[in-house]
Amino acid sequence: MDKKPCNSQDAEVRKGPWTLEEDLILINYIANHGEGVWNSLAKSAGLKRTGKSCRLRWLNYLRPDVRRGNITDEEQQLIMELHAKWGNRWSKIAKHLPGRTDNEIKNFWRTRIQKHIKHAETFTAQSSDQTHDQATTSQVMGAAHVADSYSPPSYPANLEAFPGPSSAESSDNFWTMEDIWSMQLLNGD
DNA sequence: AACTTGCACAACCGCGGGGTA
DNA sequence: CTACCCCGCGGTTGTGCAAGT
Repeated sequence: MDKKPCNSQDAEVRKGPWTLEEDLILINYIANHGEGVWNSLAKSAGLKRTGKSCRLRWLNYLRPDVRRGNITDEEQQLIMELHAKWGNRWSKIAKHLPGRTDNEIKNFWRTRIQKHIKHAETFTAQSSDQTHDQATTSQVMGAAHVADSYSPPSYPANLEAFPGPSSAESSDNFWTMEDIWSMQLLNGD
């Protein structure tokens, strides 16, 4: 396992948010050379990032086929069904949602679905009196790590009504992926 | 108008598995 | 057979933005 970074140039490694320039370098490099060994790719491209970081950036954000924002109702349903089946196997779930990344699905689940499940569970617990004190606790706990302990159709009905992706992806503050790709086309080749 | 709180997303970290020398 | 390296996964944290008070 890679407990020890075999690289002695740790001081050189950049962390934190990616800059437009770094994105362009990575896109450009992959466009010309394709994906390869990430560590050497990072070095060859002249990026002061770990291969790991490059891979993550590429897979979750820069890949041309990645779809961002606006998770549809169908996708929500699918995510819920697959999660019921497999638990937190995000990458496995992501494979069934073309263009979606495991990270995005994971975030979506944590920030929205899980929250609604918890709320629903709490509401149910409250309305059903305190007769099942222990039971309610375990239910909530079950919702927390739904891994393999709950049954598929057990999602609260009011989940359907939850406010979908209301933010119509207004996150393009600076530049969109289209911009980047057109830039790299101008830049590269 | 300023401050506080909550939400959503991007990125990092640690761990485990598989492949190769 | 063992050790090392790289990849991929899942969990967690940090940051920016928006809404509410």
